[in-house]
Amino acid sequence: MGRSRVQGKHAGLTRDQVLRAAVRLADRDGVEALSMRKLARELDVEAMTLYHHVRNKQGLEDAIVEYVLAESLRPPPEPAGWQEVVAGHAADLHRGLTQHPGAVLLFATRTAVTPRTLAILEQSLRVLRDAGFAPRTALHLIYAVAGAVVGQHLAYAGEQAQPAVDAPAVGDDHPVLAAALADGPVTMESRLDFTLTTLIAGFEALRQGGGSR
Amino acid sequence: MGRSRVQGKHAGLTRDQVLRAAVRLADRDGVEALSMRKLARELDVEAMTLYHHVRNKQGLEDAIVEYVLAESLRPPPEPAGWQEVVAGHAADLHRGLTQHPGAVLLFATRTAVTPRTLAILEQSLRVLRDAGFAPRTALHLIYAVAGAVVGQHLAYAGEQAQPAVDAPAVGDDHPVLAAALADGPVTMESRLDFTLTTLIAGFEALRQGGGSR
DNA sequence: ACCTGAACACCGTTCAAGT
DNA sequence: ACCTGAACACCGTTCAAGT
Repeated sequence: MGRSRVQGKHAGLTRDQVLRAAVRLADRDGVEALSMRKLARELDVEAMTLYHHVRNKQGLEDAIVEYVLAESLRPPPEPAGWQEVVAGHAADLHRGLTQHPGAVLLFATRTAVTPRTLAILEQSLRVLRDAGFAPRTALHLIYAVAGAVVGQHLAYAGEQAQPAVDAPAVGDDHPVLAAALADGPVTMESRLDFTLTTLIAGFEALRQGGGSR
Repeated sequence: MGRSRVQGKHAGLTRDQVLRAAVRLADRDGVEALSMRKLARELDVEAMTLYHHVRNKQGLEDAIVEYVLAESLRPPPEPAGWQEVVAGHAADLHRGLTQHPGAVLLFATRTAVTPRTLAILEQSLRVLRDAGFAPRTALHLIYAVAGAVVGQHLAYAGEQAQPAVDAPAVGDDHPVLAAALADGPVTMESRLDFTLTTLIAGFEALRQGGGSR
């Protein structure tokens, strides 16, 4: 706290400082609590100062997504099997969203298309094509995996605020549901794991059915 | 729009009218434009009046989700194969979100656990269990499908506001990506279709691998 | 170049008051 | 019982002004 500064002098504020503070604030208090004014207060600066580093709030949110994505995404290892690439992508994204829960909702509502993400996407697509998938199928596959990871994080975030479906809430009228929950509530980790395993098994079946090599 | 009414008399406003107007407003102008004050104006009523029908804005949003879900979800046909149940659920949800784009973001952030949704969930789980899936696997499956549908709608909504990844944006540095997009941009429909097909293929593989019958 | 302060048009929600 | 109006504590953003 408390970057000391003479009134009316340069704060020496950089865009990177703004973004880091924004991510920290969103992670700590939730995205819905992220406001230009609160962020400014955090940085010991007037709200309007932020507009010098960011076009507007939209732009701030876009930048947060790029920031977290850049921090999370790693190029696929070379050489890699396609399952590794897919699972690796999912793991990267999962780790990023786990470390930055404040970014989850932002990830869900915008796509960060930057040179870096395009380059990583291209590399991943190449591996998948070499494994026998048609380029378009490979792209679909990446979308499906990304969607699954973000989707499960969103659902998880929703359940934090709201009671989830668990055994006590279910009662005796729903025996199969009760049986499903007998071993405890279904966690995000297990749901994500299940979805990814299932997707990869499905991909495999489709590839054998008829990829374009 | 003028529901005419004498000042200070009963407006005769019902909760159902409030919800219908809220859904209409969110679908027309987007969720981010949905405010208590604007909704009140739409209903020719003072903002505070709404608090008589709804606890607060959170409560309004919860009610919207329940409303749209109730309108969309149908019980699975009996008798039905498990693929039908899964695809049917996805189709119901997809139709509901297509008709009510204003509800997409709300669906992503909360889970509407009502007697009706629990009952439909139980019916679906029963079909899946009878098809050879363990109850917990069946629940995972439903979650995965719901997540996929909501996820693709979210991504689609994001792309409406923001340029998607398409061929012109990609250029020559990304040949595989360019090839993937050569037949036009990847639509939400095709992504959703791909994800569901893949999930079902994966489920099938898992069932044969070792369900608990 | 970088930062500020007042101002504008909004929010959700409380509370006491009206009919 | 149902609805209102003023008030409070917030928003994002523009604009002219300060150093």
